Amino acid sequence: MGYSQAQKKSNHDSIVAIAATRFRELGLDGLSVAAIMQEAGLTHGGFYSHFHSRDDLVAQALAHAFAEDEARLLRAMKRRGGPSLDTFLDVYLSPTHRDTPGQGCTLAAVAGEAARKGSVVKDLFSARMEGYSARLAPSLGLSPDRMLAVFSAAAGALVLSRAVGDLSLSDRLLASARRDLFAMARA
Amino acid sequence: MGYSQAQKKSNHDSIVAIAATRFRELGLDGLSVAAIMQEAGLTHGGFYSHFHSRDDLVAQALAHAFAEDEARLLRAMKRRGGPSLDTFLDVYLSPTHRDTPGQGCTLAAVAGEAARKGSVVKDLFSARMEGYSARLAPSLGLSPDRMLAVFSAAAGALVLSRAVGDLSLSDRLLASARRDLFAMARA
DNA sequence: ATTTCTATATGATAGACATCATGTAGATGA
DNA sequence: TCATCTACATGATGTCTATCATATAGAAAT
Repeated sequence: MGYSQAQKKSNHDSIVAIAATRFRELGLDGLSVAAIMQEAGLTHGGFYSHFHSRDDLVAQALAHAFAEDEARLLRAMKRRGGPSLDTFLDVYLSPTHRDTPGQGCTLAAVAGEAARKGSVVKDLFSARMEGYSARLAPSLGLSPDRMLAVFSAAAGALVLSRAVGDLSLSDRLLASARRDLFAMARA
Repeated sequence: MGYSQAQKKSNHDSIVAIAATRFRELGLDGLSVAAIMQEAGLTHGGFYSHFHSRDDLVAQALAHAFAEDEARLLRAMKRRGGPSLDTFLDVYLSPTHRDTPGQGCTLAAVAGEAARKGSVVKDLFSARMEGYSARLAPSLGLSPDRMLAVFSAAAGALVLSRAVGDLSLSDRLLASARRDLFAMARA
């Protein structure tokens, strides 16, 4: 086939991984098929032997990104002494997280656009939120519903901290969320 | 001039008002210059006698939308008995707000995209957040920093409630934020 | 009334985009 | 070894986009 099956899988995975990062940085509509393929070292024409359409890539990249997020979050919390409300908030509301969206939470990065996408994307979002609520809540010592409240609050602070131009205001947004969400979850 | 100055101003205002609504619904990149002008009953060519560029319209429409938001929020709280933390959360985290983004909070609607825009947009966001923190906090009985935390938390819950496909999960997101944010702000 | 001026309409223009058609190298299976 | 098959490259295609050029109706100024 001119290219081995192993090569094909490797190219496919590379395209999905690149898309996952770039979609978080630039949004789901933020870069073209040609740009993604170029970054993978390929040309645009071959795209459709991997994906039925651009939307198909969006779905696969989101699924990949969500899995990556969960693994990264667990690793980061482990590095700081294990999963807890404290380490979660430290990691999630850090300036580093704000400043590196490509390696950060996909929910926060693309939620605004997802609201305007079709059911495939929105169902992935549902599953992701349910997953947080079910799998993360116990290790943070929270009820599922409180987990939802804490997570959405943290995501809101992160999104707004990225949207404001004033750096000190951005820092204040993260810091006040850090403080008040901890108090909230303890109440 | 073929069109009176009053007509020009009216057209200009109409374009900005339409853009403010549609940008909230469809995102800042969600509709074309031609589509906006058509909705205003005009053709695309005349656009540039009102705006230097599309970005110029984005800035004007955001400023308009922010002012509109504040007025609408105050009116809605007044209708429910006056501004307070209770009425704020009731209005902001209502299913109605979730389901009518065109009439809702601009910060929540476009924050994700704003993070990737230039300083003009991001400075408008800063000013808007500072405004909430300064003007809204006192009438809700909150400190400026706690206002930031409450607002960003509410915005996060709203954004995620719009992004998930599962309606009952969406409702849970709003309800748990409603409950826990009230407790947080009282702590 | 006459002249000037400009907010629009009409209609380019050039670039970006997703998608598809075709050709080919070379892997795969016999 | 030979035939087949396909992942990819190259290069359309048609659509959409922001922006600009030109013409004109008719308001504004005198």
